[in-house]
Amino acid sequence: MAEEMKTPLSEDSGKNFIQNFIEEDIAEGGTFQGMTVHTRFPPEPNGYLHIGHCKALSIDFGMAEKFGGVCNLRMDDTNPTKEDVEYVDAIQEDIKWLGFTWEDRFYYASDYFDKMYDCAVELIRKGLAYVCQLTPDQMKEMRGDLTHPAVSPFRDRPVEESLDLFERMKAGEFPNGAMTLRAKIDLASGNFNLRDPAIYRINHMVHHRTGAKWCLYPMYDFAHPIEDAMEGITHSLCSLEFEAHRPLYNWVVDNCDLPAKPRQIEFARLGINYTVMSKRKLRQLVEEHVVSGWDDPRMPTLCGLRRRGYTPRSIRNFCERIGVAKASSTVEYSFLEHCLREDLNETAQRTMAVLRPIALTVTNYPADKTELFSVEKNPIDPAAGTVDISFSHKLWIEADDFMEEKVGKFFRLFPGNEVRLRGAYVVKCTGFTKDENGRVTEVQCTYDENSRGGDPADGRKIKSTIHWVDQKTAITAEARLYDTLFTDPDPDGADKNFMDFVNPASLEVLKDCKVEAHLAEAAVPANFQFMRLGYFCLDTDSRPGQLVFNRSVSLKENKK
RNA sequence: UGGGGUGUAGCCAAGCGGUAAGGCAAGGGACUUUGACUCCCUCAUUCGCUGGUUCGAGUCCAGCCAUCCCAGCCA
Repeated sequence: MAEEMKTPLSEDSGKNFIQNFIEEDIAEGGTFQGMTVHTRFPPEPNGYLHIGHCKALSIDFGMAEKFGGVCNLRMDDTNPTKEDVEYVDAIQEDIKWLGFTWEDRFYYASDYFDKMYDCAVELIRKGLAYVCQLTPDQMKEMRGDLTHPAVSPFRDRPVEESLDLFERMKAGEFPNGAMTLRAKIDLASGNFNLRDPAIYRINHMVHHRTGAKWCLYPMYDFAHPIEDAMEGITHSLCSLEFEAHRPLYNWVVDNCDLPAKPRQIEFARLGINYTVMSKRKLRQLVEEHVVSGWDDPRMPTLCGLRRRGYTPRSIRNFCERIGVAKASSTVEYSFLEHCLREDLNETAQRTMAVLRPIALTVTNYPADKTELFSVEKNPIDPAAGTVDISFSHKLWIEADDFMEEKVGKFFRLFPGNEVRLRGAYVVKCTGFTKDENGRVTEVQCTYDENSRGGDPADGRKIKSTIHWVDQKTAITAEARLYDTLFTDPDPDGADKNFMDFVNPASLEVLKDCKVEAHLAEAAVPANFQFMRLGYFCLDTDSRPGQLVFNRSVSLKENKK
């Protein structure tokens, strides 16, 4: 089960338009049609949940909570050709990880197949539905266009005939595509969804839950309002593309004998720049091995974000802070990163490591001596405790922390400059050696023995602090540095293949990283920050002897 | 060309007839044993455009423009 959510990272934002609608709905009496607010999150079990689903989750569960109501989890499994139990389990795992709880309110659309069938029969009896024998192609041809109405030669089929055919459809007498059950609404409607939409189609397919019981399945537009009503949902929150379906939703609610009259409210779905949010495209990335799987840390799936180091709290906070509105929007990726950094800054253990090592030799430190320094794990949270780090005359430091000559506002190590080795001593660069290729292989320095712990005895200011690792105790590890995939840079370029924009530098593997010994020990935290190198997440692939890290978010670099 | 939506800063987003919240990004400064974090400061004379109503309009009305969704037996 998900860990208890900590206190919110930011204040509750103002009311959104959905809240206002619900408040209006319950203005009199404090309830909606005598019921407390009840929502649902209804994923189709045909894929993995991604960050876009988190927004919906946040709204569905969040709205119910704000009004003292509850939210159901429902698998919308009305199309067996696309669905699989594998996803049913994965979806529940991901939602639990995020920290939303549905308690015992877990349902399937397929729970209501009998009720839906009864509703359909009732509609036929009322003259509001009929069996249509147009083929899919014919139906498409006869749908009309923007200014011409649709045509349906079977519209006036007698009720008894439709009843008979519908029953035989259910009995399996006809092949897929032979006929549909259509709602008799308005063939001339400007809203195509009302031009006698199909509400049942034949599909001889074994369903992951109902098996071979059914060979005809209800369409979304017919099934969804019934599912909602059966569960006593008061507010059915969905994304904008269903706006034009609302009249049909209401038609079903009004014309079927249902225990409740839920209300559908639509909101804009989440878009994040540079981020692929289409299930089809995500599948393509997996199938063409651009990424290692649905849980590749570069994927915007929940399982991918988890491996990337995103915390449940940061994702939930992000979803709350982006707001809810009807204007389609594209949130900047930097905002998601900000939310993660905000959380990690409070919780991530600090540690030292060197990704691109060069040797640092402290020439005036005894070669056979080793000292232990105690360093805080988290400077803003003393309760996190300390860790002992060994120090000796040969160390590893980050290649970027040394320059042969000072350039611009560089104030770390260069000949003649003093710098603090975090938690240990102040050192002064005295020289460096290069190999035959002109590459710096070692930097020499002397330490100030009166600066134990990093504070010079004479109180002089040290401009910069760098991180280091003791060569005697360092563990060599492999690090994977993931960056964004940078796909979909141009949403308007509909003709362009988004694969052309995959960032080839989105994964960098560094094999010779040097990390502190204690990192190889048992109790390594899931998230931690290497000093000045960014926040990392210990990959679930990691195993003893071979540490593997994912960089989740870079620290902000000063551009001066 | 029919129907349904949406236009407030680079990106989200409040605002509900009384004189444009907040966050992200960006820029400047202070602080700092992470060039991080934290803390200050700056960042819309104007709300897609044009008219109208009003003492007063981002909010109401009209017209226009832009943009998104809908013609699956997908959800």
